[in-house]
This record gives sequence, C-alpha cells and structure tokens, in this order.
Amino acid sequence: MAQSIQRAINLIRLVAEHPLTLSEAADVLGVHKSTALRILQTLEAARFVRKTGAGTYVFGSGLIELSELALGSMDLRQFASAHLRVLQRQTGHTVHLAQLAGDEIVYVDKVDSPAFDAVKLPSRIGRAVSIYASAVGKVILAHLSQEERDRLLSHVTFERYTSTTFADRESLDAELTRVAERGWAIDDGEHDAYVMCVAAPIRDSRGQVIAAVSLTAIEVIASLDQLKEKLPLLLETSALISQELGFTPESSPAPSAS
Amino acid sequence: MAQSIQRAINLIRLVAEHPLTLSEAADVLGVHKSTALRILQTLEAARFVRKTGAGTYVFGSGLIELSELALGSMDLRQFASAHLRVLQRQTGHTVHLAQLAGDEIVYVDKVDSPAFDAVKLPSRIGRAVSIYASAVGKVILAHLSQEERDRLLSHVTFERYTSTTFADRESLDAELTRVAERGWAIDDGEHDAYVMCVAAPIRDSRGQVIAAVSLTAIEVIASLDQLKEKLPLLLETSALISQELGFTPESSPAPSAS
DNA sequence: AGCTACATTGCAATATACGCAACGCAAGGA
DNA sequence: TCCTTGCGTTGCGTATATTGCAATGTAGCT
Repeated sequence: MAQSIQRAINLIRLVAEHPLTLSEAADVLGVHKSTALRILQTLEAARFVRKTGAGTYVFGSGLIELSELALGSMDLRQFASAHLRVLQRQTGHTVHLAQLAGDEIVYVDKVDSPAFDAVKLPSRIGRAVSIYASAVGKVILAHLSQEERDRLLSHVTFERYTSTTFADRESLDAELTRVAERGWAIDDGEHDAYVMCVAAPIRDSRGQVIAAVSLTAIEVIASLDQLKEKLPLLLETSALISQELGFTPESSPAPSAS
Repeated sequence: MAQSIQRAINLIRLVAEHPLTLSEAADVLGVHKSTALRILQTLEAARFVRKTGAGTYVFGSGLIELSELALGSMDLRQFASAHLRVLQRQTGHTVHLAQLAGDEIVYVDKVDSPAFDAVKLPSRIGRAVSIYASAVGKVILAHLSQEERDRLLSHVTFERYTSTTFADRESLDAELTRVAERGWAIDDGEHDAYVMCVAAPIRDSRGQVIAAVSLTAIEVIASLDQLKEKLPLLLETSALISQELGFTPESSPAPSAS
C-alpha cells in the first residue's frame, strides 16, 4: 500500500527488538544497503532510531516521547502511579487507569499482579476501551455533563457483546443514573463474559471527572461480590489521586446516598 | 531524504498531539487527500494510528507497545516503579532508573518532583546516558566483569565535558575501582558542570548488576554533600528493588568498607 | 601494508507513490 | 422528496521520488 513506509515500520519493529547493523537491516528487509541506509537516516532524523558508537542502530527516544505526548497529561500518570501500585498490592487484582482522550477512553496505566503465574489481562496501555461496556467507561460517562455524554455517544453503534451488555441508549442511561448516584460503577461481564470490574472516578482541580481507576479480575479468580469488598480501598485510591490533582472534596456536591 | 517516510512521521506527530480527520491531515501535509489516506492506512495497519467511530484518526497503541518492548524488561520497571516514587517523596530530588541495554545505558524511568515550580531536568526516558560521565553509568560499569567493561568501553571516544570528567581510560578505571569498593557512585558535574548525582546499583536474581537508581539535583538546589546525606535512602531503595528481582544479599560478597 | 567488511555517495532507470477526477455516501436544507 | 454539500474512497496515467548498482571512503584485522 505504501511500500517505503511499510519498510520503515518493519525496520522500527526490528530495531525495537534488538540492535541492528545497516547490512543486517538490508538483508532482513530484502533491499539494497543504500535503501536501508536512507530509511534509517530518515528515522534517525526523527529520533525514532539512534546510531550507537558501535555503528548499530537502536531504538530512539523519539518514539517514547511521542507515546508520552499522546498519553497526554503525564501529570495524571505521575500523580497516580504510586497509588495504583499500592492498590494492586492491597487487593492482589489488576489495576487500570483510564482517561478520557478526545472522543474515547484509553488506558494510560496498568499494574498487573507481579506473580509469575498470575493471569495477564489482554488490556494494553494506549488501547481504547469500550465506552459503554466497561466499568471505567460507564463511571466517566456517568459524571459528564449531558452535552458531553451525548457527544461521546453520538458516534457509538451499540453492540450486545454479552447477555449483560447495556446495548441501547435507554438502558445505558438508566445504568448511568445509578452509577452517578452511588459514585462507582461495575462491569458484570458486559464486554467479556468472564471479566469483572469495579471502577471509581478521578476528578481534577475543577471537580471535573477526567479519568477512572478500576480493579479487574476474571471470574475464576474473584467474583464480582469479592471485588466489591475492595470498594473502600478503590474509593480511597481514587480520592487520593483526585487530591493530588488539586481536587478539594468540599468544593463539589457530595454523591447522594442511595 | 525519504519523502513519504518523512510525511508519515509528520502525520504520526500530528496525530499524537490531537485527533485528525483525513482532510485536515492532507491540508497540513500539503498533499492530496488520496495521498494522506494511503499513508494513514499504512500506519493504521501497523496500529500506529487508529480510526475512531467518528472518522478521525487518533494515536494507536502500536507505538506504545513498541516503546514498552524496547524498554525491555517491563518487569524491572513494574517492580521498581513504586520504590522510585517513594524515594522521590523522601528526598524531594529527581529519581532516575537506568538500565544496561545492549552497549548502552538508557533511562527507563524518571520521577520528577511533582511541584510545579520544580526544575525539570532535560533527561528523558529512552535516552542514552554517557557511560563514563554519569553516576549511573559508572556504578553499572564498576560492577561488570572486566570483559564486559572492556566491551562497553571499546567503542567509546572519551570527551572532557567538564573539568571533573574522567576523560581517559586510566583515570576512569581508578574511579571505577573506588566505586566498586564502596558500592555507589557520584557524578560531580562530570557531564554538565552544575548537575550532581549519586547512584546505586540494582542486581537481578543472579547477583548481576543490570541497572541503577540515581538521585539528581542541580547544584543551586542541593550540593553533592547534601545529596550524599540521602545515600542511606538511595541504598535502601536499590536494595529493595534488587530483592523484588529475586536478589538475595547473602549470595554475593559484601562490598568492602573503604 | 594489504585485506576484508562495512558504511556512504552519485547517478541513471523505473518502480512507486502521487495528484487528478470520478464515484459513493451520509447529513442537512429547501 | 430531492438537491446540495462535504466528506472519504477508488482507478488510473504520469512524473517524481526511491531504488539498485557501482565506485568510493573508512576502519578493523591478519
């Protein structure tokens, strides 16, 4: 489709795995050395790769800087990081930090159980999450203004992933009302039947909900009820992160008890 | 130099900052829409960008996954992360985690002071550090085998950045002996005259030094002596991280007191 | 020194990526 | 309802940017 760009992408992939000399690069791509050189020089100018003293090409910092730029508010990650790790230890479950970015909700951090035999969830930093079939999505959606909510949902085509999915606007709105009232959301296998979550919102200094923390477990490991037992810890974590972002609880209406 | 690749890189940069429609992308690049489309499709196939429901292109997870792949042992970062953040709080100084990657030493994590008025150091995750003119470089070098040390230094061309730089192999070797004896290294403005560091080694389960933690401050903020006062905290941190990696202290010879 | 293996440059050929124009499609207004 | 407008998408001929070659430069090794 775009040969030279494809070659450049392949080269980046190779370099990310393992340092490469020019000749190796040319061999692997199946092109002449001069061709490989020109691609690498272009990538080098963008700092996507870097030339070492030994003459090999290695991964450059440009890509990492881009990732951080795209994940946006590094502030949020920096502030949240330590708290997420504490929460992981306290609960033993996988912790996610998701953020509203443009029209989507994207994972910006993830803390797995460090145990080697632990189940690694397929979620990945940088990936978008379903906005209506996830605990983080629902808890963020529930705390946005009506206009914002409409905007985010206007392009969505609802899909019933499992029997518990809220697959139409009416039932979703009813669920979001419940979520807004109690201040946290669950995911009862709404996207993947065996994946359970609880999520709590994170607010910035203006009191706006801009992100969410969640605890995730597959049902064999922990039932939804078992996850809910960790709610106090989860809510404490989200409150601490909000505080770090400059949020002062008294400046906003308290969630009504339901 | 490689026009289409350059255009692709520009597009990635734009998309990382802010979602883009096809027409906008074409306008900004100054090319026809069909050209922009083909570039975006290629990038999309590599998951470097992703198409949202609304038809805009946004940053894809492919780049982030690449970054994580390249930063290698996510294990180290996961294990170290919480400890680095604690150390930052305890000391108030910038904390770096640097790792031996191939022939070079690369920053894999960094924790700045969260204060808004704090000086942000120009170091960046993913960037290579001078191997002989940095505290992390020296402390890693000092604990490698002679062959490894020779290999890493064989391609180096020494440069006297400041008056304190160890700019030749003999004086560097003498310094490395001192570092190995006491188990930690300093950087007395050896690369940038006003930047001070102390660094301690991190060992994996085999007892091999594979990384280092450091505390950094510019001289106006803290003198080298003030940094040294934090040494107990630094050494505690590096010991804790090493333990998490499976290192058992008794299995290795204790550093001799100097 | 001479050899080998590598990176780099200049240049001509052509494959490749480009712009154009036509098409498809959806949203909004008359 | 139909027309208009603005978007993304496809096919195609052309020209330009990219390629491979061959020659040159450079460094490490015997």
